[in-house]
Amino acid sequence: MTRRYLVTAALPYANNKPHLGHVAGVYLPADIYVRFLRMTGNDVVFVCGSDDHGVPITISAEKEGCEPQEVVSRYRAAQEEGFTSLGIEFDIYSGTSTCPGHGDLSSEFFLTNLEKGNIEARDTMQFYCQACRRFLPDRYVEGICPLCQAPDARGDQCDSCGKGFEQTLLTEPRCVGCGETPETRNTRQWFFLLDRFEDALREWLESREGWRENVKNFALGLLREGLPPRSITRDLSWGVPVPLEEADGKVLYVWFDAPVGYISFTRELFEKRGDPEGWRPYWQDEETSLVHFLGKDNILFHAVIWPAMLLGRGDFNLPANIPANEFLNFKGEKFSKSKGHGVTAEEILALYSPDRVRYYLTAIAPENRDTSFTWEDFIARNNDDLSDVVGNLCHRVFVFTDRYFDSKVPAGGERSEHLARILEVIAGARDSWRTSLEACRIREAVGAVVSLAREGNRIFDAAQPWKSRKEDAEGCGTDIASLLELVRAVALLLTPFLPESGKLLRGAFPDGDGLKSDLDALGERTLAGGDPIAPPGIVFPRLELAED
RNA sequence: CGCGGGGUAGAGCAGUUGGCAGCUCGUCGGGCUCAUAACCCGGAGGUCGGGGGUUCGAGUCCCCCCCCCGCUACCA
Repeated sequence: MTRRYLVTAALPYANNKPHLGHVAGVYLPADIYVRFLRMTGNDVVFVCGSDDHGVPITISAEKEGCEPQEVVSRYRAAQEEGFTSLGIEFDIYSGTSTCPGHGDLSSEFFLTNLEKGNIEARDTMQFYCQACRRFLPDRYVEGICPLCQAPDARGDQCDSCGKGFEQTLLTEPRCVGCGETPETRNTRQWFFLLDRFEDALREWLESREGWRENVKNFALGLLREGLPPRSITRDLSWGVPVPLEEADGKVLYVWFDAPVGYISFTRELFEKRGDPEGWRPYWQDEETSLVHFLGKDNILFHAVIWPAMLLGRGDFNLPANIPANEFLNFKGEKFSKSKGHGVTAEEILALYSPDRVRYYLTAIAPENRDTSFTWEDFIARNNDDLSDVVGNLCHRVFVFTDRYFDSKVPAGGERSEHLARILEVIAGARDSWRTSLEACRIREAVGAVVSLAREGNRIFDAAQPWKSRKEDAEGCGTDIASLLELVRAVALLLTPFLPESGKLLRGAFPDGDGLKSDLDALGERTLAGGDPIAPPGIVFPRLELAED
């Protein structure tokens, strides 16, 4: 059964380049999932782009003496380049500051909710730095914790005692940017009254099935505690202006406009395709599944606030699934740009091919817990799994076919005692591969493919074709023909994870009927005696650890 | 402090509704010769973070504690 899907990957903030942690947790799983959906005949649109607004970008721009738009376009290009180089292919990679209609749609979200009474204005006291001439978001104010006197409290919370407090209670506040003492100013902001959606959100969340525990429990936990009103405007010039006369000089909080980008980018995509109304089914047809990939730090926004915004609108689908991943660390510590700790796509691709990177990041995907990237393990997993198990199986079968069967699928008998077993194993692998991918468990899914290859090696050894070719040439031929089926299955099932290698391996076989029907046919004999086999050579040579 | 996730052989991980603790790597021993120093078979190696409890039976359910990660108004 085929469906329509709208798949998103979290919008990267346009102030940094994605590192492998981002890739492993969000963009690669999303890309693999999309490739899987397409292989199995579904209609998918895959949307991403940069989150361009907010204070950090204005500060970067000031430091560099340029406009925010310049910072954004530079980072966005780097992001897109990084994703593309790893074979992560979005249908559109846009950005919230350049997408036509994004501001209008974000404003509509604001106004609709305002009209419905879901948003109200309140006066607040906030720090304002006269030297920097701007209001200071929490992370740009430091001072002494009013509760435990620790000297490094930030904004409205203290890392030492872990407690939160009213921002204006901070003792001896200073601006992180210039060190001056900020003043407190009264300013009006608009608040999203999330508590009005508590019942609807709870009902929706509880009815979701197949979600990850961390996402569902986290969101339900927040609902149990009650949702406080959330400020959704800021005193800032860089962003989507609040669409009210009395809100001059204020913009929507980035987290209010960013998720709207998922919709506005989809509209932009169809606009470009010359089908301006084509986006609607992807967002408004209830038969469409909306799937958001993101990291665990983002669950609050995607599982609670964004759905509340959508409920407030009432004319868009709610997410069908939110596969949130944990984090990938580098050698046990967080990836950190400022500390120079970690690896970028560019760095690793200078040494190894995209599929090797994709394989390792899939094999250690942080789906259930944080995992760790190390170079030694990168080499080990690639060699142990791809070279020794998958690559060697393919190669030994191809070489045997080439040498003793003239590179043709052996014709003849069906009396191999291994044939039935092989077909059964193939179908089983395909089924668990499908089940895992449907549940967005990519690590388990790729494991099923490697296991299939492992089983292929076992059967090869058990069949001993190097012996049987002398004693029972026909039986030997059937065994090899069956093993070729298995190799072909491995090639197909590997494709969403390793698009290039999958294609290379599939190229050894006569053209199939297309990925979907080829997949459906797995478990039956699909190769005919005499079909030519064109071995691709060694697809996964063993890797060596590059000098650091 | 609160909420969510995690803690299982040397390493990395599985363990569905409670029913003999599994897989991969590493290690030790054996086999094979089609193959990428590969492949296959077997052995050794676990007080399942700690402590209580429920049960005929707990990695699994309940309570308490310890450690790691995230959220708590701008890092996936």
